[in-house]
Amino acid sequence: MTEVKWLDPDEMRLWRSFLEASSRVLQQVEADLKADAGLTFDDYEVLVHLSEAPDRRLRMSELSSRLLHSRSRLTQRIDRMAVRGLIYRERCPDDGRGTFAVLTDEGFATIEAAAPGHVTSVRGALLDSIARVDITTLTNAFEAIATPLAERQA
Amino acid sequence: MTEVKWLDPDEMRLWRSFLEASSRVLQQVEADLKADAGLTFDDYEVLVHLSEAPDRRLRMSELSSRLLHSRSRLTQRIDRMAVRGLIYRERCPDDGRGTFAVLTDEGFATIEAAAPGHVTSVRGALLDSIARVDITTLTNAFEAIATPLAERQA
DNA sequence: GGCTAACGATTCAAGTTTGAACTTTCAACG
DNA sequence: CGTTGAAAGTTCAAACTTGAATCGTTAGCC
Repeated sequence: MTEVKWLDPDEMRLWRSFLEASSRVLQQVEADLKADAGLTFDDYEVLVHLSEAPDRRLRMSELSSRLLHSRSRLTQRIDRMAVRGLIYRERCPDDGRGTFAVLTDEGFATIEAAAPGHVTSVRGALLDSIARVDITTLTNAFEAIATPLAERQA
Repeated sequence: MTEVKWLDPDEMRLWRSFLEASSRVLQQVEADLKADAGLTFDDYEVLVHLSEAPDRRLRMSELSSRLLHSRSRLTQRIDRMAVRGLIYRERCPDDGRGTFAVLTDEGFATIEAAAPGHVTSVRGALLDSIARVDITTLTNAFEAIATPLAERQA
């Protein structure tokens, strides 16, 4: 690390605008979700993934890797959501080590109720600011950013 | 909220890739910073803003609004950084309510030592994945996203 | 001047995340 | 089969964030 290539002004501006945009978008969407549905964003994301999964259930490890959360973070979130009746756990029959997180009917009803407001919120926080023609460019960029990191972080 | 415009597949893919990219970039940069310099990303950001400010000092409220952190979150971070000798507080002479957070020499030395590794990390996590020609497009998009939210969140 | 409202910052308790340690179970290999 | 290594989940304590309440200070305003 003797030679460092410092960021030029354009690169610095990209990095800073990236930080600001991602922070603001998340804060806005979280605030809307809490106000409209009484859910945290993490709650919502758990519900999304489970509601889209076959039999509305996923292995804990699969869920934590989709959410990009640590295993212990997920354990404790599922604890709390289970207390509220949104989720329950089920032992995995094929693998004695495994556990499924399963969506309850109440959990499913909760995301159905929250989804419309959330979609509107995502539009307001992100999509409305992006020109239709730029969507593909941006998606390509995000995927190009995420993919190598996913491999490194795997 | 009777009519909801759901996300079409392109919009959904943009939203998901945005979430994944921002989460992964942050996680990578934070992990690198902790491993290389023993700092959290929040620590680093505090040091950045103070080191660039006149007299290496900023009002608490100014700093919290630049970091997009709550006032109490900043209070407690500055507490911890003060214990470590990176920062100290100074009463604001003009306004009896105000407090400056001031960088110590040790704080300045800390960011000087951490910066090269951090810049390399930011390149690896974000900039290297972005074509030179796309930098302007992306910056414009991020700023277009952040600006209206900044006004709403102000 | 005195009253009120707003501002800047901190405090406190409750809730959340982190990371390491631990338990149980499976897989491979001799 | 029996051991050894890795995987899946959970637990625990410490660190951290949140949000509401609080305290002192300033700014208007009549």
